[in-house]
Amino acid sequence: MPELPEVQTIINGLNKKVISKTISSIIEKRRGTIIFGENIKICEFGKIENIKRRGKYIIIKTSKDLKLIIHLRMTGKLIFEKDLNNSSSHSRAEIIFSDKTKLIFDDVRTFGKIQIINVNKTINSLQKLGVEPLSNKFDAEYLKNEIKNRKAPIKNVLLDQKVIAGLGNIYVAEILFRAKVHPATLANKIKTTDLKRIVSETKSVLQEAIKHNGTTISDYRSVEDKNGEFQNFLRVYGKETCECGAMIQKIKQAGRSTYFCEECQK
DNA sequence: ATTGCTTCCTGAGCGC
DNA sequence: TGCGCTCAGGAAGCAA
Repeated sequence: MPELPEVQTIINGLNKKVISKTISSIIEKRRGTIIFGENIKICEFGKIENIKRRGKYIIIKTSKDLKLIIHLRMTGKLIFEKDLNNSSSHSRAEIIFSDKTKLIFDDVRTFGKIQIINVNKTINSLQKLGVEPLSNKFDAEYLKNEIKNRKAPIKNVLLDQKVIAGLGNIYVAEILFRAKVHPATLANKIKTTDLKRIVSETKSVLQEAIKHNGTTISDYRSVEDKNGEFQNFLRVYGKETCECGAMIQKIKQAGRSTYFCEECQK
């Protein structure tokens, strides 16, 4: 499940591999993978000028004033391939470059999408995104204000992309463990000291994970098709026993597994 | 406005 | 070996 650190690692890889390459064509291998913006007319895709991240979205800008907005959802990957004859088992779309290399969008569960729009347009889901957790705008004051009317469990609220853009199930588990906050605590009941810890642990977990090229539990791979290493540093997600010796609890919240330690997170 | 349920989808892992 | 079941989960869409 690519979350912010995995998406950032992919973008770092793309910046090494595909910047300034000319897109000669984009091939849809499975219907519904590529969505074109309204009234868009494309003669040429142009050259890749820059690649940015917003939340879990990858935004590729080209010299023909187009934006490719890619969301990998759970199992999407972008794999750089030097040989046009090679593909992958779940290739859903392929971006072909004029130098006979390509970028394969591989996605087992087919939830990922590539949207193509004009550079001056945007899409709703991007507009609705909350703050970037690694920016200075994300601080205890922001979080306090965002959650003051939220009665949902803190776990659910941290997963809400409209509040913070880029967190997913694994990193929220790690953040709450490090911040020593019980995931079922109602968001508007959390004390300011705990909010401050949530903010600082969010930043440090994400930074450490980016440093280790993300977390590979099953599907995530970098552009070079390599695993991340942060799974070796997880302290609660997928664990059975806590460092303190207590059993890790596993419950369902918002339809997803939550791992936490009853002793360390009260 | 907010919450939580359902839906999309495929493959892995399990019990029988 | 093979069948059917459950689980994994990001986010849109919907009802309450």
